[in-house]
Amino acid sequence: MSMNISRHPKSEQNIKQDKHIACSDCALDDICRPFSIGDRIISHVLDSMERREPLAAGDYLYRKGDPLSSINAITSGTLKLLRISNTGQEQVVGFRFPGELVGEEGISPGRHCLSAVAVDNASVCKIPMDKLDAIAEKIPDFQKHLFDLLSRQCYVMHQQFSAYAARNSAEERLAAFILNVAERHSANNKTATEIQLAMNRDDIASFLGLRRETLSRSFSKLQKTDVIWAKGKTLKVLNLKELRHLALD
Amino acid sequence: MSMNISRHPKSEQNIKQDKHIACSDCALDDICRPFSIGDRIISHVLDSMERREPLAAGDYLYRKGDPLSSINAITSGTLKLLRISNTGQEQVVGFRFPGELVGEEGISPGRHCLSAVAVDNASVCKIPMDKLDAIAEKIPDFQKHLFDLLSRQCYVMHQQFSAYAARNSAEERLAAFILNVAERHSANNKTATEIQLAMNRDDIASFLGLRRETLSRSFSKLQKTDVIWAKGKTLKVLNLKELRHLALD
DNA sequence: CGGGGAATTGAATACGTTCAAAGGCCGTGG
DNA sequence: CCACGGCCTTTGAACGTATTCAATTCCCCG
Repeated sequence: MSMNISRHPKSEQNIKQDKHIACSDCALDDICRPFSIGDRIISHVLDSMERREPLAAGDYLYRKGDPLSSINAITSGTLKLLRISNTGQEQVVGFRFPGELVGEEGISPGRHCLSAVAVDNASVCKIPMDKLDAIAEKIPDFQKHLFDLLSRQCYVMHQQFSAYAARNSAEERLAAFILNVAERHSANNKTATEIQLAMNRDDIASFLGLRRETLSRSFSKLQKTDVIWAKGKTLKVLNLKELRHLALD
Repeated sequence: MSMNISRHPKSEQNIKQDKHIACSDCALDDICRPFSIGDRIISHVLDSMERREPLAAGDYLYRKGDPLSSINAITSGTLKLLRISNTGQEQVVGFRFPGELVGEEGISPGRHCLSAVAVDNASVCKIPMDKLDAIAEKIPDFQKHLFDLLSRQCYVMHQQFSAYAARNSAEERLAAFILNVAERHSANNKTATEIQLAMNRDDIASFLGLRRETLSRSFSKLQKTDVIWAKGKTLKVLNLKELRHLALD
């Protein structure tokens, strides 16, 4: 389903244009699931929200150490989460797609423990932390909704961990990754079969804990066996069943 | 996979005894951090809580698929979280120690996606989901507190992921694990140097995505270099600095 | 059309796995 | 109290897979 969400044909102008569009006018509103609590009350929330903030590829949404000023929901594009080790090494610890939260890992410490970088052109909605209470007052379900989102994020992390931390083979890891991305790109419960990746191979390799060469070989293998078709950043799932099987799901 | 699920050390009596002790009488109250919001209001919370539920080693707190009826905080003992793959394979995806939450990953789906098993004799406090609102009304900070806990859990998961998913060497993984456990066993911000592990090597190996033999070799290496001292389930950190260095923290 | 980064492919190496066996710990029973 | 047995843990050697370093191809952008 790929939706044209993550495709950004040279649209710098567009990005500038929609800087302060109301979400109700936004074509992407329906995928801004996290805060789509109900048609009526959305606007209340939105009044308190900072409208969609555009990010160019490579822009930081926040950096490790920044005070956490808002919770963010992605409305378009892809972000990667980076962990910076003491030695200064960067490691990709996650990707975030439209409709998902970003920055929730810093709520408790009140300070971001990771950095978030736009992989391609992207935009996010920000809910300022200091307005959370006000919003919650207006919308009783809001807090519960956020709560659910956080919980879901916990589950996603568990899944991530079990899928990649287990010392599976490189091929299995890649299969799990593709499956995961496909599911997160799914529309109305149908796993996406054609995906436009925003990140490059190095990002994926870092995320999966593999060398770029190993990742590349794994891509080749999955192609030779007709499980996927991949060319650059375009990806098609040819054999979902086999993909699931490989991913040990 | 071994799992001593079916072993039930002769402590049924002990377990029965403390079944309904008030938390204020509980020696472990001070480590029940998650819900120790303040001396005054704890009791209000506790009135709505199911008191400490005892678990013998091998007992399930919940199983994958169970409806989520409560959020749990560990007051003593160690639990392991198991992921059950479609093929029936069990994989340890986490350990939980006193003062930590268990079961939060199921809040959003409303159903447990993992299984939780006591590794040794343990006890947990349960907060019934259907009483969450009532508690939150009495204690304004409560919801925020839970929120923080969830957020922290997210961060912990990110850490876990980056520490273990990155294809570090087995030795580095083990170092990261020991460091993590030591920090979670820390009292007033001092990393613990002597730890009594509850889980066996197989559990750790499963968690780290290593074979038991590889894990054993890594333990041996860390001992030969005087980074740790380990005998059975007793563990001492001899060189914290070097441990951190190995863990790439 | 050409330059340069990204991605892929190819061989030698290193590390974790596998299969096998031995050692150590602890509870049970004599 | 000691001996036995079972299970957990450790060690050893051959193997397989990911890594490393190097070279080539592909593709985007000027």
